[in-house]
Amino acid sequence: MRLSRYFLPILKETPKEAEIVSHRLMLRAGMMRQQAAGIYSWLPLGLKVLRKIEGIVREEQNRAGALEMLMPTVQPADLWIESGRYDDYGKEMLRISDRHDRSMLYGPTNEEMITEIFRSYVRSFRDLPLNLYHIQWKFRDEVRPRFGVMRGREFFMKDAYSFDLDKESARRAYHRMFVAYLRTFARLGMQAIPMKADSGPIGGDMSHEFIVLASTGESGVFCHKDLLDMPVPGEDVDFDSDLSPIVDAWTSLYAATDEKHDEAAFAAVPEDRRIAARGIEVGHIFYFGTKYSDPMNAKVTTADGQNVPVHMGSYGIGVSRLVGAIIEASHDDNGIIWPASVAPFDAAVVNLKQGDAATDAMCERLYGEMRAAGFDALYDDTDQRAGAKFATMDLIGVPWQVVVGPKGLASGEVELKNRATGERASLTPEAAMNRLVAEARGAS
RNA sequence: CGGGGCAUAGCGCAGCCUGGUAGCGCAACUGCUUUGGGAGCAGUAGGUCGCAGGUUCAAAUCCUGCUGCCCCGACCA
Repeated sequence: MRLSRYFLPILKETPKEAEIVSHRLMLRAGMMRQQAAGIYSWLPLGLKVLRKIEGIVREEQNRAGALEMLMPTVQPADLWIESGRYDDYGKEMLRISDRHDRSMLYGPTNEEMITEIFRSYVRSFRDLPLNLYHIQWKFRDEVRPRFGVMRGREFFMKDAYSFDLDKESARRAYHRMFVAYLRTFARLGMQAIPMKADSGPIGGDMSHEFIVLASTGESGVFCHKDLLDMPVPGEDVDFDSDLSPIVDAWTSLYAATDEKHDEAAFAAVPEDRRIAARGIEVGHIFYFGTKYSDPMNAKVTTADGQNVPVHMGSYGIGVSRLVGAIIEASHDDNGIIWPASVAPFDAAVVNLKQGDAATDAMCERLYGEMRAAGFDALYDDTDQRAGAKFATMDLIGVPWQVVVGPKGLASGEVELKNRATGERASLTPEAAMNRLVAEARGAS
């Protein structure tokens, strides 16, 4: 992408409504624009990141055996009346009427709808287990939206729903999502720690929040330091096998958010292994048994001819929230430091003297080579001053920047800059490209 | 939903107390000079001062009501 043809409305000054760093940086980097409290338009740069995160979430859901579908944003109220939640949900639910005065709502979640779909088609235990998910916009009319996309009213979320014959198979479904989540967050370049969550009387030990550690996080968290070095299951993990050893390893060490913090249990952790930090919830998985299948009559026939309600679980990842969470966890005074897997561009060419024949030619060459090598490359071909260009690249967080100017070219060199470390190296164009390709291969 | 604050050009702000021709910085546009970490000079354009009432000869400014947005708390992916 040539910057001169791109839509990147960078702000030099910080809009006053933005308090936390991810919100400030997303506005300054031209990623999004607020349209109303907690409602945002995603501009090209922001959308690229959102889509990259979405893609990783999707790949890991598919790998774990979940099946993608897509449910609508607007739902009929009938389903919610049937489950008994229409009145319970209160003012957080955006209620609307269609032209026939039928009660509708903008979906805050999809348990009812997925249960309706399930019960219409699935009748036999032979069709289980089943896990259906979608990635869709949702709306919760929060009293006080804040922190930009971290707590918007409209948000983009992956939610998966598992259906099983009994609690034991539901536990296996839960474990599959647990492992999928470990992999997902690791691929997003984050340290996410599963922490035991309260799920009411039904869930028992099957409810976890996945918390990303970030110094600017919204809630205090306490955990065992070894969790930071716990190995994340690789691509070859067999989701048909017994995953409980992995889950057990991750859940045997102390980890709790401040509301569930147990000072005594934490004191039992060796002192040099204790971590008190801050974190952001980016995922939540839980088992809720027959909470919806019972009232909504979602039953299957067992091998011995009984009709029993299915055991369900649901598994959410806040995709749009993750954009903010990643920034909270990875930024510096100059701007965003994207993990390679979600960066809006893989690498950039910075032309320090647009209009200079030799510089232009070298930039075009490197830009072409980057694309040929499979990079999503950004070429700053504008005639801005060098300082402004550097500031923009750092602000939007392009991981690798190749700086080309007449001074360097005079000695046959360009500069390769690493956004995360700030390291700059003067190299021949060939060496710079080789290094880029090698680094990219190592990172993926 | 309790408490607090803000609303003036695309963005950040001053002006309001003490009513009288709406200003500054950045961004934009034009020209010249600059050109390796957010350039300088000169010029141009851009605002029914959130909305509606009221007071007044006169309202951005004073009064009343409304709306929107932000922050703290309670609540939530």
